[in-house]
Amino acid sequence: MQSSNCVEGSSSSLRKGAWSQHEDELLKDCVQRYGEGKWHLVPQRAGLKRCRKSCRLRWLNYLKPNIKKGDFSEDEVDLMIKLHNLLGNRWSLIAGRLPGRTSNNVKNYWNTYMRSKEHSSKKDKNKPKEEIEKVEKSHHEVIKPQPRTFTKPLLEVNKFHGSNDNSSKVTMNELCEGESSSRTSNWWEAFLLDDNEDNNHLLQTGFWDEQQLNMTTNSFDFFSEGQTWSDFLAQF
DNA sequence: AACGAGTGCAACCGCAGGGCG
DNA sequence: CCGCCCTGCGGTTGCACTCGT
Repeated sequence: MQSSNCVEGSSSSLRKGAWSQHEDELLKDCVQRYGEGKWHLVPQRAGLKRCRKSCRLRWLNYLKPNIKKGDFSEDEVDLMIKLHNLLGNRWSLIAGRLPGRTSNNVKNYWNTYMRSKEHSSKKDKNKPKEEIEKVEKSHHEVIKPQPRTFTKPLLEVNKFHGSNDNSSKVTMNELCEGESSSRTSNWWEAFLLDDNEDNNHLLQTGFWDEQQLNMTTNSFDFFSEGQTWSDFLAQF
């Protein structure tokens, strides 16, 4: 799939490497004027000799407002570890739960963190190898959300109980796009938090297929009675 | 002061998946 | 249904900076 790479077109004319301040300004102006998205148009609009992927990455990881730079706080690290236990290397999802942090940010930090951890565990020669492996293994039993297509009304259970209109489809990925909608932004968190009849409704309407049901009830005991999301995370 | 090793982070690459004609 | 195009993600690379010798 060559078109998605920065090799597109006459690659020789495309700039690579570190961004200059001038390029940053051009990109900022462009995004402010035309908004985010349509990245294939951005290089042309901004007058940049950069591929669209490079533009997008620069904006998302560096130029976008509200991006937090600097060290991760203890709370952030704590949450990151818990989320990583839960989600695995889903950096974008993890970053979505850490305000102001980008997936690249999180990924880089994690790699660094893991490297230092690995370093220290190697130092810990008293621990038997098997024990270390056991611990590591248990930390990598990861819940991977399955991409799934389902009906909008299913999600809007508060408004549309019992609706059978399957005309408009919405995907899991859409739901994971945090900023698009407050209703759906924290769908999984909300779902897990709400031990109420709406969730029962989702179960009854087949929102979870058998495999997922098995996952939630057997290998992944989400909440005991009265347990909150914070309580749940605190288990890790 | 010089140099090599280690570290952090920005940027790149390849791929998967969704939308649309 | 199929193929093309676009977007976004995760893994990897490369470079600049720091630190120890």
